[in-house]
Amino acid sequence: MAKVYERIADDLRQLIRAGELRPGDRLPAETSLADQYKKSLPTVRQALAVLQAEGLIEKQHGRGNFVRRPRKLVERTNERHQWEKDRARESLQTRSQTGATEHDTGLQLDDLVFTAKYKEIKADERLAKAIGLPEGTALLERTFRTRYRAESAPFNLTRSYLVLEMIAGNSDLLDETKEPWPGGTQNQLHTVGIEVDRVVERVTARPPTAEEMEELDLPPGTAVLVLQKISYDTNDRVVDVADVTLPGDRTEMTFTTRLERW
Amino acid sequence: MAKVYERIADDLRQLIRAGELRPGDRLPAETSLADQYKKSLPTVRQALAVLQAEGLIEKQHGRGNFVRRPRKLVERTNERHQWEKDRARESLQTRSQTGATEHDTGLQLDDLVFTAKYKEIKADERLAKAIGLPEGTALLERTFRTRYRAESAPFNLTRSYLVLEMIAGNSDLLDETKEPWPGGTQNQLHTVGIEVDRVVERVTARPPTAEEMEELDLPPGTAVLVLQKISYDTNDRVVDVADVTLPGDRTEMTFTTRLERW
DNA sequence: GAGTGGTCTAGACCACTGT
DNA sequence: CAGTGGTCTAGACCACTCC
Repeated sequence: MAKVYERIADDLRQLIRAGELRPGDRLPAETSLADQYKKSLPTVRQALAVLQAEGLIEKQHGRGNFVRRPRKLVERTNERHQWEKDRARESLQTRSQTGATEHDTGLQLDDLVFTAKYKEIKADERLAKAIGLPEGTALLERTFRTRYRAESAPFNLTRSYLVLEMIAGNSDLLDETKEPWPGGTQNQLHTVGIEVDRVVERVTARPPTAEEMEELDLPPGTAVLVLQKISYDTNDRVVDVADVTLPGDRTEMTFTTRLERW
Repeated sequence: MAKVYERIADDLRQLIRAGELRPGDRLPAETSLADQYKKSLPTVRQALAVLQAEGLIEKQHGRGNFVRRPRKLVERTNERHQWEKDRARESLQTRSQTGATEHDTGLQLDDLVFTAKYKEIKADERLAKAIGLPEGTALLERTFRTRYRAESAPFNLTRSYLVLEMIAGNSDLLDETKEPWPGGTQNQLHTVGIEVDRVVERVTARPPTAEEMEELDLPPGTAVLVLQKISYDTNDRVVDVADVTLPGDRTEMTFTTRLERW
């Protein structure tokens, strides 16, 4: 009485969970599954689509259907913020050695490819609300992308927004060719006298949009982590708003909360 | 030359993004879309499946396809940990008033339905590693579920693991009927002399499993946030490991990181 | 070229929703 | 009952991978 495609999906799911089909293994060809279950090909394909949506299998055109392997994770911690703050007042030489992403991933600068694009915009409603300034406020939108040199797709998409008036004191901050800036955003802000006091990060998860699937090279059956990071300075002003999109199957974020002692 | 179903999906996606089809609106019937595009019904359905996987539309059997409405969010902050710690030494009366979830959501105790189930188990490899004790260590597994009284599906699934030996001093802690425990886990640990020093939370995102879709009543085209929360006491021992599954379309987590002043 | 998955068609019949 | 989406079939033809 159960739907045929669900029964087939359940069957295969169980084989995978029991370890009879292991990560990387090829599933039987769709035609042979159709024979085996005495069902039509489209029905079998529907069952496989369910498993694909769950992230259990991966379809490879012309090769077969494969049990998906877990991805190597990119770590991202909230201790990077304090680390970056400590660096912000260090010498240029120290700052040039590694950035926050290398700190998280344990990689060298050379392993990563970083691109930046700057653009001046006016705050829309959403940004105005996040920053706490009126709509239309002049902002600098900075689009960042980071990827492993060895891989073709970036592992994060970041758009950061600074208030133009706050950073007017240092024209270098408007120059995208100065990226990657040694010491990162906290050092950039430091050059115009801004000290970051706290960072608030909002996290949600959702399926990727078509564009994100394209740009992050995400297969169907994955999710993205969406992070909005707001930095406040010591006067409680919002000094940076960043929207970060991270592939869920490659990212693990760690947040440490230290509690006051009794 | 683009694939037909992608072209149809792009078309409809654009209508939705442009606001010509607004949240809650019904899309044209599948048969009428097939007529309109002069394509077969299965092709149209394939296009709609793409939009469903992106979380843009919702299929309702016998009614139609609808533009998905954004869900009401459940908030969860990391400041709840300090808040809960402060409460842990308060009077029973104070502790009974509200819990951390109510603190996050701003709701009253009566608005929420809470269920708990306890079970003694042996640590498997994953848990042993998380806790830093040998495999086979006796643990108390506590399964929690929280939902709005008005809704049928819970908005989180939590499994928490305590080391039995650590909590042996208070037999009430083995009694699931004492849940919801006023003051929560931090008070429970306090009764056996344990002070939580810090909480480390690891966050990833993935599509829901079949079981999670069932239990959290998730439609296709949503993701789950998976949170592993590890509590350390002042002696650096792991005193609680909790696995929390949260529906991505209903949850927003906020983490605040305070930085040392210059 | 053999094997595999991807796209698309045409149509039958079932199940659910609303009037 | 009419209208809608859900399941399933049978088969044609295309596109990719690998030998």
